[in-house]
Amino acid sequence: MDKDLAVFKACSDATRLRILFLLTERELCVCEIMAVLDMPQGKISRHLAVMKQGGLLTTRRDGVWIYYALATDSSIALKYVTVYLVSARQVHERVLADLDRLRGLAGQGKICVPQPSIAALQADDRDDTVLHGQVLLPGDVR
Amino acid sequence: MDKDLAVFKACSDATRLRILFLLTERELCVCEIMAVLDMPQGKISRHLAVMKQGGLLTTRRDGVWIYYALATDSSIALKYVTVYLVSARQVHERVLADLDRLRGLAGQGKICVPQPSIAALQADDRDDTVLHGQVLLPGDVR
DNA sequence: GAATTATATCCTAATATTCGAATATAAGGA
DNA sequence: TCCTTATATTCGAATATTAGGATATAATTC
Repeated sequence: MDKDLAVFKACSDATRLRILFLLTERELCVCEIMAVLDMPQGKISRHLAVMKQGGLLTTRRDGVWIYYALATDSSIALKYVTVYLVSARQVHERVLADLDRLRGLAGQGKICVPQPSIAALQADDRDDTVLHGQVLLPGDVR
Repeated sequence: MDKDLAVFKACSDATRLRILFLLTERELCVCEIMAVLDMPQGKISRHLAVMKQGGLLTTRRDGVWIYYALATDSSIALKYVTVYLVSARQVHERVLADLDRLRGLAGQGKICVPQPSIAALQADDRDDTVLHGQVLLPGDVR
């Protein structure tokens, strides 16, 4: 139950929740999150650390950049939180605005460019049970 | 998004999470929760107030007793949290122990007796998509 | 190896949360 | 009305969380 508790704690902060919604789009590096949320680097890093510690995120280093992505199969709670995120992202004004800003950043070469292989896996925005091309259903944790 | 945030905050405390799991069984009055968790009355009341304020719980007075129940249709997050609760209750040791203690209390006349009409609506323990006889699916909030 | 960029961590002050203990309220019965 | 029981709320202390600013690390480029 402690793992699940850590997941809910991670979700119980406005900044972290906004980051989680952003990560339903694709993996992101810190500077992209900074740019979208317009918050100082230290703050973003601290929140990412909390979520990684809680098992919600995984990281991948690519040169200087560290990409954060939503974890899978980490806990029961995370599974349902993920389904929630994909479902609610189309509802909340602020989330829609954040996602718009994220898409605005891409393709301008201003910020670090995300891996094309990831972008290719992007979910169809209209299907709220799909995340990164993977179907999410409320069943058992694999 | 604030409503959803309040839901996650409410879930991010071990005591409150245990109470939420208990409430997947049926509505409960404060003294029953006290008895199962073996915690002082003030503590239980405070946590219940937090969850009610967050829109997770509804209350119903019956004489001296106040019955707390899981709310429905309150927010997107609550919907998925509820599906999580019903699904995870059969997995976590501590939750199973709590539910056993709850069932042990009933029928002994020691604590206040729950309304029979509610007991009749109890969900089948083996079907994790049913709560109080109502099917829960990840669709839109009604 | 020095400078640069991206990210992580540390320190301290501010704020929020939680708890136990005590007190308040509200309903029911003698 | 007084007493009892169930529940709510308040108060103050202890603890945890958060933020900003400064510093540290790590990879890249020159």
